Amino acid sequence: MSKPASFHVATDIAVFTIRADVLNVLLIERASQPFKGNWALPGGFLNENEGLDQCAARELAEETGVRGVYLEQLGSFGDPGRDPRGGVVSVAYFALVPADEHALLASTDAASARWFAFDDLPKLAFDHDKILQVAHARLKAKLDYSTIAFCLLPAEFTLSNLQMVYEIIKGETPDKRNFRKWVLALDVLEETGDRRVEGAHRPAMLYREKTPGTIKIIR
Amino acid sequence: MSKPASFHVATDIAVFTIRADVLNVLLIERASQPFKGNWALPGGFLNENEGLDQCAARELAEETGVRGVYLEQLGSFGDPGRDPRGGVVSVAYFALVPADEHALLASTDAASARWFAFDDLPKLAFDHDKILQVAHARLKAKLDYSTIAFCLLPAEFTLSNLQMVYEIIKGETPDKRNFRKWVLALDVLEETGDRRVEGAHRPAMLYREKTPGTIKIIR
DNA sequence: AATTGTTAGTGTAATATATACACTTACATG
DNA sequence: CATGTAAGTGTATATATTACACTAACAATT
Repeated sequence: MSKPASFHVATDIAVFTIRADVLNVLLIERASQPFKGNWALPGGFLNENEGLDQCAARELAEETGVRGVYLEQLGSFGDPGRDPRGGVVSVAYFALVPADEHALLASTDAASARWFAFDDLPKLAFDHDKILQVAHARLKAKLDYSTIAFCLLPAEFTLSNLQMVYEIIKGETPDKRNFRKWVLALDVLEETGDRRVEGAHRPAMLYREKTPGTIKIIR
Repeated sequence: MSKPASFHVATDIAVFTIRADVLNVLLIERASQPFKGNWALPGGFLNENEGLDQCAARELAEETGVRGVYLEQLGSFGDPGRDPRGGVVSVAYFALVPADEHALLASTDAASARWFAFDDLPKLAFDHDKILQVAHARLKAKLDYSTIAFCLLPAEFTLSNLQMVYEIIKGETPDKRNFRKWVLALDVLEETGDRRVEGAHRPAMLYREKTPGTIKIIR
């Protein structure tokens, strides 16, 4: 057994939010080679004495100003040639930003960060398009077997807001009454008591999670 | 941005099979430091110009002689301190060996490989106990939403064999008639036409997968 | 040849879950 | 006060899941 090869380990984060009723992904414009000037997932190299989750959270904050959001490991990508420099293994994450927090803070590095509609992405650096497809599939699947959708909404929201999240991500329109029955039967929401007047129509009741930030696995 | 840190990347594989109606895990005795003499998951370092899946398959074959089995990426583990040498990120895999193929081939390195009952494991090197718990949870969950159980059985098997796999891994005893109804409704099995005489009782019909090796996601 | 022990194999009724479907309510606007 | 818009609500049907007990086919024993 000869000496093991050395690698750089990166984390790359597929960051989703919902803006103007469209699924959006946060990308940054690369400032240096390789793929200089191309759009890419936010991310960066793992430091000595740093955990993977920690690295993902740090890079996300540094590059985009986004912090305190839902973050989950997606999988690792290590095909030789995925980075033209070679020797880079990427641990991919996916993150969900609430719809009321997608304003991009002007963190030092964040100048080059921008939201893109998931359906209208530019050409991406590295294998980031592949990572995004995997992330999207995971997000779609998790809507059905977890309460992850709340991570895309403000602390208080209407059931119509929630249904919209499902419609946007899954691309299908559930029956309104059945959807509401299903959600309320999960027993994770409570009425705030307030109502939101949003236009020339009946105001909607506001709900919040009974235990905010708790992801429940369903079924 | 300073120069990124360098790491060694390892793959570690949680290999499951069923032996004598008990869930077993394949471990190797470490021949060198750190954790020399301890039991550990098979695995090893990623080579230059090698993909992660490729590395896992290669290490598994080299260290245990096991090849051609179901292999799936589980997740990555990179806590600082998980390896006392530091600077090692592990990409964990899980593998399933059919019950008729668990004889350990005498590959050069495989001398130190042994099956252990999952319920009676020795103390493990690194964070391999943690990896095994994650792998076990994934296996258990996947029984319910995929046809992965067939990967633990020979090409031809009885419905009782199959039910036993579920009982062993999930630790619960489904009703025989309901289980058979459920399995057959998946429409992935066909009768071989043969029957297996196994003792002083009625012989059992043999089944095989309609499309062997195809994992179907259920639901 | 008959008896015993053992696992394979089978159906139906009850309950729970999921689906389909249409009208009334409460507001803002003109 | 008439109009337009999205919020909010219930019931009937279909589908899926669960509970449950006996007969069939063999080997081994007498």
